[in-house]
Amino acid sequence: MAVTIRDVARESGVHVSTVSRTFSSPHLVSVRTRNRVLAVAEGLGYRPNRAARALTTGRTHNLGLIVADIANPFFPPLIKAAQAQARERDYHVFVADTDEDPLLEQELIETLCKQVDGVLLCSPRLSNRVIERLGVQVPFVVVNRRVKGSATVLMDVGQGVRAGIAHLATLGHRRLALLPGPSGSWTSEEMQAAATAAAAEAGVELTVLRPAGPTEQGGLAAAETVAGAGVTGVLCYNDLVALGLIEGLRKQGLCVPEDLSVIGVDDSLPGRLNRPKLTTITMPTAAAGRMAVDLLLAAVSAGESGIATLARLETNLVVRESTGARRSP
Amino acid sequence: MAVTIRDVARESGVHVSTVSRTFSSPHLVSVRTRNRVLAVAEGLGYRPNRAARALTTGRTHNLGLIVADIANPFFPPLIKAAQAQARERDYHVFVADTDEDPLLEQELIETLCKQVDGVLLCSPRLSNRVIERLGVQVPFVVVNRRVKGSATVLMDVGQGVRAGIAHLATLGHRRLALLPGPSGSWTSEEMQAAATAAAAEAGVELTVLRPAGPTEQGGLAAAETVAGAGVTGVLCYNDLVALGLIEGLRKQGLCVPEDLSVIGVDDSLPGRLNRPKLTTITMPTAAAGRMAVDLLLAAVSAGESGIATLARLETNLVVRESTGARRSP
DNA sequence: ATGAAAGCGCTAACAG
DNA sequence: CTGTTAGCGCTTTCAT
Repeated sequence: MAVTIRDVARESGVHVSTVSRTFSSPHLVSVRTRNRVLAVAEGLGYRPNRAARALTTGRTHNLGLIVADIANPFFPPLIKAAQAQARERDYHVFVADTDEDPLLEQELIETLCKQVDGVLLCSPRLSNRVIERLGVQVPFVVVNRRVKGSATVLMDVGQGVRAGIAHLATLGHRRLALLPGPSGSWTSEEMQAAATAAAAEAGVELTVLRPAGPTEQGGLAAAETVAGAGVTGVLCYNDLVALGLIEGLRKQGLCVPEDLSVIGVDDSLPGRLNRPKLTTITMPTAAAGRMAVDLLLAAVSAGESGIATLARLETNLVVRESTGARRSP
Repeated sequence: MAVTIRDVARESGVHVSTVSRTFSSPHLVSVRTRNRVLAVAEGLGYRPNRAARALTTGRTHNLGLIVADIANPFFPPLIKAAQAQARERDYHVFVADTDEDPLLEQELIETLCKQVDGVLLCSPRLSNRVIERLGVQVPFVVVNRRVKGSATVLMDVGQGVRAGIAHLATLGHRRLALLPGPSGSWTSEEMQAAATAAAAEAGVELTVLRPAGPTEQGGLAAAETVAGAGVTGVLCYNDLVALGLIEGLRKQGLCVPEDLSVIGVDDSLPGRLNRPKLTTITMPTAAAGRMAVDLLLAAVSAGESGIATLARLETNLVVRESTGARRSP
């Protein structure tokens, strides 16, 4: 076993509680003793066992961060921002991937619960009912979903989507398609509502074509349907779908942006590297990660009494190369 | 506080130790009692506190996974595979991102240490010396680096690199460039050695041009130098660098693969989505993740006595669209 | 098969 | 300022 508080106590000739205090409330220990203890601890390579500490304090100083798919380029910036923010508050973040599986998501939350002080749920696939039930066990902050009783960080896709639809209309496109995301997704619902409203306002037609999945495969597979739908502008659930779609359209002999204009969502790395560079809606993922951690930490220290805050973050359209003026038909 | 073992014991009229046994060694409990306890636990929503269990057993059933940069598309598949494999062995994986910072890496390891049974170090930036010292505290498995005393999973880039150089030589390229990675990187050293040897064998010239960083920015910034070096074939440290380079070359008026052939490493999503599709060297990341977990778990149960295993995984060249026959000069 | 008791590493009153 | 004592939730002998 590793070196414990007792080893340090023996070695420095003080009681364990003094050693404990040296680390958890240094001001309660005389400078001389503190320095001696610190020196001995250093020499022995002692590091407090946070798990054991958690048993008495009830604070693990860990946060859980649950995402549907780490491989989705949407998440890494959020994760990094959350980790950095947490670190500044002397917290650690444990990331877990649910593989888009609600059951696994629930299981992960339940096991993680006891090892963390709070859980950050990003774009959950779980039903609100289940989340609310789990919420009594541990504070939650939910990103991109409204859940009763939990603090929430929302990225206002509607805003960007409206801008996107207007952009397409301005370019002369009269028949548009929307490729939405998974049915459980709040973001997808928002997109759909905003797109429908914006299309109506701009007086353009909007068809909803649900792809098989929120990935490039989904977009790729949807290309044929899109090509046959007679639309010239497409708004996709995310960059991956848009990229897959562009690839699929190319196979159909259709060029972007010459034949069709395509807009993605996320402003992800693949989208920026793509050729044509993807016109996309930026999601404030880093800001969301930081904000979520702050809200979570607030909820943790507030305990039961916390009021569920709601943060709403802006999204924006970034016009790059995958959209252009309508040429045909 | 949440429901504990004591609540279950009281409610079901047995001693806590019986409840404990029901969960940790069910065969030691009579079927009747077990069922009753299980029913009560279920009703109360009891879940054993793994952290508390760890205090007595010395096993947290957690694994730490440390990566330099989650946003690097190389890591997610490895992380996912590791998580899945660990889950099957009733282990959980906590992922942490070091932001390419050795100091942060060390700090993370030290805090993680006590909360996990083993640590998976992926492409570490820390010096071997430090890793070896830390290794006495907790079992390590290191991916893509040879460290004394720790099990190691190596991806044999050399293999793929040799194939890549041969491929370029066969296409008629006589003057090649290598854009290596960060100096601390084992993979990069291996690449360099293999590329040099393969170039010599094929009788082609090889220039080493170190980019500013292992990212698309690094590749982008290196484009000018590459364009001026008079080479027609380039092998990059990873797909990101390759993608950035292609982008930068385009700005110089140079086309890939018409003017230069470019090979990446990783077979990442952006590379597959790019146009031209990137010729690349596949890294067996998923296999490495699974293998690393298996080795780590073996090391954990073996304790001190474990012999440091070494696993070597194959890499392969995948020819796509970013390489072609030499045309000029 | 079950209960009793000790203890994992640490913190938190309570004395002194 | 420091030592004493009890206990966090759980497992693990040792009895019975």
